[in-house]
Amino acid sequence: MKEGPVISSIAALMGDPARANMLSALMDGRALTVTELASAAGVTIQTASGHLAKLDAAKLLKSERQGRHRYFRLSGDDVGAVLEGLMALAQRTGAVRVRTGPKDTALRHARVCYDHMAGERAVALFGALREKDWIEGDDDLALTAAGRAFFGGFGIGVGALESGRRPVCRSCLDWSERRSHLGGALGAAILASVIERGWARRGQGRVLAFTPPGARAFDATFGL
Amino acid sequence: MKEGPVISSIAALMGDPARANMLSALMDGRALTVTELASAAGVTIQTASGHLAKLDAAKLLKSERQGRHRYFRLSGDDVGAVLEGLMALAQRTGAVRVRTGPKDTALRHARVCYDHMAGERAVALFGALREKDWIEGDDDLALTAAGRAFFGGFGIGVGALESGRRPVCRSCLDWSERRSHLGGALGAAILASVIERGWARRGQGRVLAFTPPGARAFDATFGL
DNA sequence: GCGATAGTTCGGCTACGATCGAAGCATGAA
DNA sequence: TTCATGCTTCGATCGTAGCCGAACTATCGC
Repeated sequence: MKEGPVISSIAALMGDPARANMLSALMDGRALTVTELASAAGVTIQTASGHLAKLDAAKLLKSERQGRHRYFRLSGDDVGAVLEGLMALAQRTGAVRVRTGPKDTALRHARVCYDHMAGERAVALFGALREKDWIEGDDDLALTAAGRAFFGGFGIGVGALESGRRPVCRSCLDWSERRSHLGGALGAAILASVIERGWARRGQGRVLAFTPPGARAFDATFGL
Repeated sequence: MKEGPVISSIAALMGDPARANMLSALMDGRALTVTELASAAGVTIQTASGHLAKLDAAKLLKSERQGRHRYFRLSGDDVGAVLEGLMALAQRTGAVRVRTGPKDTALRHARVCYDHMAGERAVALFGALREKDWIEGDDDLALTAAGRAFFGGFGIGVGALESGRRPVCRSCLDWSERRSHLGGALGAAILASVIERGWARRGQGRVLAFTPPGARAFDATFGL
């Protein structure tokens, strides 16, 4: 077998506290600058620059320059998925202190996972979409004709999503709920729409804060 | 956020080549001794013993003594899931050499994932079980009445499985197929039955070698 | 041109951890 | 008991990798 070195090189990159902090700071899907990531990791900018160069070389991150800034983001949702898996492991093995503060409650209720919704509300949404037969399939999910029509009425053009290379529907394991929620291009479009409509706004970190009327509108729209 | 240290401590454990080799050697679900794991990792026994003590303390492994042997196995399928996720990442980022030898083909066709089946055949089985409405649900899978009857006739008592603490059905992402297959207590029972009936036997490493009549019987039984 | 800000590269320090030899404990066999 | 096997602990060595200060490059605004 000896496939150890292959996975260890990647695990080792995640195994440094500074890099792990950077990666989890990027888990909300936003792109951050070197300076911001250095602050998140608690190291100087030079150190952060070195770490980021390694993560970039290993293709765990992708970067783009804008003027004198350089923005980093996760290279894909599979990176986020592994990070969530590690968090789940940390929870089960008791390596994590269960701080159940108000921020934690907010996080469990609704948060951003890479570029789509996660948490109780996202899991409920996923269940409702299946319930109404708007999506189908076990693992490679697909929109039904009814679902296509519904999202068209909601203002999301499915055709445009399908022209991209990214899968439209993708199930993503939810760290806190231990059930799936919707990722993929459609998941991203839903989150974008929710924010654009003012139903929710991004709070600190990964928290997604729904307004009371926004929450009602969300539930009514998707029949929760 | 600063949840970095939590995940980094676990990732760091997987980030050492020797430990990663041991973990991937354990991915077939078998329990191995210190000596066997030392040989798999290519280190001396003392070194291996130290590594195993760490993995055990972090609850990634569990151990049991039998006479003067000490057997280690993965502490749960969630550990295997993270390892599979890392392999998938390694594949996408190109950190892995794609050796497509005969052994690799066999591995893709059918292999053991912790204690249940994986590979093409397992993914096909999972699809068939859904197709026939023997299992249902999106993420927290459940057996239907028909499925319960079928497995009873097959010789697997579902009632006994349900009395355990382990979930009966659990979907597990397949590393090579990028789709789900069936894990959980039922998945384990199916693999055990397949081996007991002589339909397949465990080859080198994780390979699961079906005999020609065994493959036909398997397909006929599950309607593939 | 100048200064200011953002990021990279270099060099040296430091510390942690992987490794193995050797000795120490258990368990099982004779 | 005595010996052999399987594993653990101790101690010392050695590399590697993280870290920061300092110098360097690039972009922006003036």
